[in-house]
Amino acid sequence: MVGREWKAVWVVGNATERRDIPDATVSRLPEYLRALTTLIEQGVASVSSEELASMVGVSSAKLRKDLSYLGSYGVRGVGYDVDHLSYQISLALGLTRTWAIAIVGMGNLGRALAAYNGFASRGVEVMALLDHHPSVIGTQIAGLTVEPFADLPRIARERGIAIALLATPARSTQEVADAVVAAGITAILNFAPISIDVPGGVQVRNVDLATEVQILAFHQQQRARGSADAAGALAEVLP
Amino acid sequence: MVGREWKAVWVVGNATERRDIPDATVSRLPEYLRALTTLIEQGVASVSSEELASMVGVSSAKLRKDLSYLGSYGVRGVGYDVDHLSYQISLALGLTRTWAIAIVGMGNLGRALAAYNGFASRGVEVMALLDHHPSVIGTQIAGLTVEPFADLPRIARERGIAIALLATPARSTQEVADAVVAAGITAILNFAPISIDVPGGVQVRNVDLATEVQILAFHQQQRARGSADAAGALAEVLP
DNA sequence: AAGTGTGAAGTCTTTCACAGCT
DNA sequence: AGCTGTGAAAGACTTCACACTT
Repeated sequence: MVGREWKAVWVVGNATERRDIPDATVSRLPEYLRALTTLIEQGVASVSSEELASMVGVSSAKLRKDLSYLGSYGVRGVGYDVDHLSYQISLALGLTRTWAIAIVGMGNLGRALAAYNGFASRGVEVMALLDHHPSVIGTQIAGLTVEPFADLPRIARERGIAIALLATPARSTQEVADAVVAAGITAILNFAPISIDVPGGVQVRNVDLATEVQILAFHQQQRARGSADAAGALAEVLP
Repeated sequence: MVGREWKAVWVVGNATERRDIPDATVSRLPEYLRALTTLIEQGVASVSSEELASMVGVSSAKLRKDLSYLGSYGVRGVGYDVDHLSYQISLALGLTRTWAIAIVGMGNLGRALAAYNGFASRGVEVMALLDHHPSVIGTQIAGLTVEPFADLPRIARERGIAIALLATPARSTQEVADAVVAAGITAILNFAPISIDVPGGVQVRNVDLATEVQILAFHQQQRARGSADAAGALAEVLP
């Protein structure tokens, strides 16, 4: 009786813990994981918050705070066990399973994404390449055959596609997104330079190359302006 | 005399104003600009904060607050003049001039970046494609000839390269970054899945494809966990 | 009547600094 | 002696709500 109640409490506590990870922390966890993977390859067994933080370029206080949302996986006076921490972060991110993704749009960017080999080692598997255009359908890219976009509903169901990457031209992207959602996919990574409308419950993240360059340009210009004035804030480094 | 003093005050006020734009706002300005460009193409002359905000997928209060950091460019009771607002945002971002960029690393991603035609219309011009590998040097990509990476110092000087995009393999990226910095370039957009060390005064932004997918995966997993529990937070949409 | 611009309140994120554990 | 884990303080960002202008 006591044991049972205790277990229930633990389960609830655990679930609550996970739900509470702040967004800012979630967005940094993949970077910590990447650094830990490097350490594993180098055969390093233990790491301090200071060391790991400097690998990633954040402060050690921020790193410790971030990790504290996952649980207490460090050892005071010692540091973190690299393997164990890596496992715990994978667990928190949901990367102990593999996520099947589809890439839509086989232009230059779509091909580059298809050929990107940073996915496989990080819990993501490209399970389908799709395009609308007859001249691309049937061709091989990075070991996969390009299939007709119209087949997405069947493909998504059969292969359990959870996430779609859109590398389509801006003008057709909304239409493609609608079809992706209709096929039951609820997470989209959009590379097209346009914002898309999706129903509630569908997650969208945007990656816009020109936007990133423009943000850099802004800060470059600030600096130029600053030094033209008088005292330049030359030690400005972005996160 | 009075006129002169007044002008000086205006200049100082203006410069101060610009320096104070919050980072979060800066990162959204390119999106507003993109939406405004769409409106210009459609021949729309005026837009309300509500309309523009919904195009971009932010709240109208946030949009108005963001724009207020640039100045007062709207008309109460009416909205914003599309052309004028577009110009003011371009001005704030420093896009009234063209920024010369170089792309380093002509693998799949580098080629895709070189062929990306979202740059030209948005104040960014690709002025050099660089690679280390003899088999790529001299080939034409998207109308440009690939040049030896070793020539970067001269090229950067001659063509006024302000920003470098790194699409190099992870293992050589730090070395490439060092050379880029040595060539006098102070802004880097890094696509390699590794964090780089740069001296103070050099700006780095990272775009990591796998990271983005992993963040989506986290939220997908949260949802699955939530609905397995009891009440699912199904209306979860990311910014 | 409509819609901007903005103080003030509320929320989220980062940093500080030190108690607590090994 | 050293390094984590974390309350509490500081800071950044978002949302609210309404005075103000056209």
